[in-house]
Amino acid sequence: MEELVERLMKLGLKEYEARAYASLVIIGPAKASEIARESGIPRPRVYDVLKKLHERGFVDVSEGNPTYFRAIEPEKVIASLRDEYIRSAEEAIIMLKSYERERREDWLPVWYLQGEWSVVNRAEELAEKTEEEFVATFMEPTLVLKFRRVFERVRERGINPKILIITKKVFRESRLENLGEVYYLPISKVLDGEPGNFMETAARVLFSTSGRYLVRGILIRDSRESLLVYEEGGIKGILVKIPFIPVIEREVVEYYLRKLDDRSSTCFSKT
Amino acid sequence: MEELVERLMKLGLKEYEARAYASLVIIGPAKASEIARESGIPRPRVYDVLKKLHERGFVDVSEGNPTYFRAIEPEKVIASLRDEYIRSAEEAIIMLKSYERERREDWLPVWYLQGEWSVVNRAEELAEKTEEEFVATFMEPTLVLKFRRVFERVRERGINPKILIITKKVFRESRLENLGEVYYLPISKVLDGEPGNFMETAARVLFSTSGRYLVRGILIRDSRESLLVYEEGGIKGILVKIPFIPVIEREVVEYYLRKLDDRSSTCFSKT
DNA sequence: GAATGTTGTAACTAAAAGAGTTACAAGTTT
DNA sequence: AAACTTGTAACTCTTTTAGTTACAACATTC
Repeated sequence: MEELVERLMKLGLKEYEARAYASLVIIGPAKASEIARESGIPRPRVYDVLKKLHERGFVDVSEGNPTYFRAIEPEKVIASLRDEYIRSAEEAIIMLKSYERERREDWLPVWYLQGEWSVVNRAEELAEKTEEEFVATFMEPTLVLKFRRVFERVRERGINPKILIITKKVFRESRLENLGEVYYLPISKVLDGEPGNFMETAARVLFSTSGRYLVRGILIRDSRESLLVYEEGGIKGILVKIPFIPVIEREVVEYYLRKLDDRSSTCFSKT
Repeated sequence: MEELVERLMKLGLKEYEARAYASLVIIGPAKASEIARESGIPRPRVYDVLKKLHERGFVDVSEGNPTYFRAIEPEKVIASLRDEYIRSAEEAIIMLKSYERERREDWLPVWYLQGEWSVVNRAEELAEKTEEEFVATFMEPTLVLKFRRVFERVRERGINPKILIITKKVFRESRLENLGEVYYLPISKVLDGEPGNFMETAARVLFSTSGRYLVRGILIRDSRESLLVYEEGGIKGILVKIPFIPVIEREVVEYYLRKLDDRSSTCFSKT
């Protein structure tokens, strides 16, 4: 029941409204005192709550002494709520789009992104601005799939993305074969260099599988902009345009791509 | 702007959240003070509001002094809100349906219905219970169309609904020809009898076009249950199962149907 | 028909959420 | 150094929603 009430509240009902409606659906036509018992709403409040539900067309009323109430079929009620929400959503989009001013190019060097579509969305923007080179690396399987369109965009611009994948699972499940040069380097080989080396240190930071921030992937365009995708609670991202960091990030990835060539490591596909 | 804020609030945003997001969409990437100016939110509050919007993935943040903010594209944000709402709605329906107990047959003699689908819905239930006869009359054009399915249901049961229509406009626009015996009697002829007659008095009440309650139609099944559809603010209805009122209501309608036959009044279609 | 319980209503209080304010330290610009 | 801007914390005021109390009208029981 609690869970049901929560769901209904997500749809915009107040707690008492949700309880009363849910109870009525469950027990069928009933009088106020029965609803109060079933729902836990204080009996005197049942009346005004049901009045409101009646006004909104969620329940029918049979006046008398006692007065009885009856829930309208859930499909109908919820469907109408949903339809109205969808309509409002469409209107909101149209209005926002129409008010939107010419976007001044954003010149800020670091952006914190939050939420999966925010990150994927920015990655696509990155792809669309690519002029010469697009390098990426991924450490997590499910996430890679969400970035398919990013690589498609890069290809549309006539550029072949280079994608380094760190775990076998990611590689197998990514299905990116025809989207660019896709390489697979096992995590063990990534971490087998002498610890003093800068690149090795960087790798240990980037590819570590524990700690508060878990790096899930990096995308770099033209050594000028990079998007670091990490997880902390949800998916987050840091977009960096400082003309230095992306160069280093690219070099780290390239270092491992070379490592892979040198040792003629597993290279599953190459377009 | 106010209207835009309202729309966003309907989607579940708080006022400040709506203002801040709308402003950001309108003016593009901006710092807190600019957002405060555009939105009317007190500047100190802009920070915590935007923090929340960032957490929900509605804006990106570029930390610094000053910190800048940027709205995620409205299509993406709103679409994701909408999708989540739809998901919740579906879950709610499923849960409600699964908890729903066996409906004890409702034995109550009078029900007050509110809202169009509540009324139409009950009318359909009425149709499904019809055993011998279904009589209806309508005084309003737009509404009739909403009851099409009701008459279809009656026909599915092998019964021909009799439908009396009072205004020419209703008749022309109703497109019910093949759904039953549809008759047209102009309002002038309805009201031309001697005022003393009971039926004439009844008609004056039912078919009056002014006053607080406007009767829009009546549906009667088997002279045992009737649904009076009227307007007062929105569409409302009274379902009556008292084994007397429906008989009278039916007689009133039949009286006019006979009147129509006697005077060989306009009878557009008859199946 | 007195006693007991139920129903409908009004008017309350308490708690929570949200809007709007004040004060201030730290940083930035002139 | 003075004047302004920025970020933060802790407020108050208002509205909304949850939960309480009191009671008259009605109905039921014995």
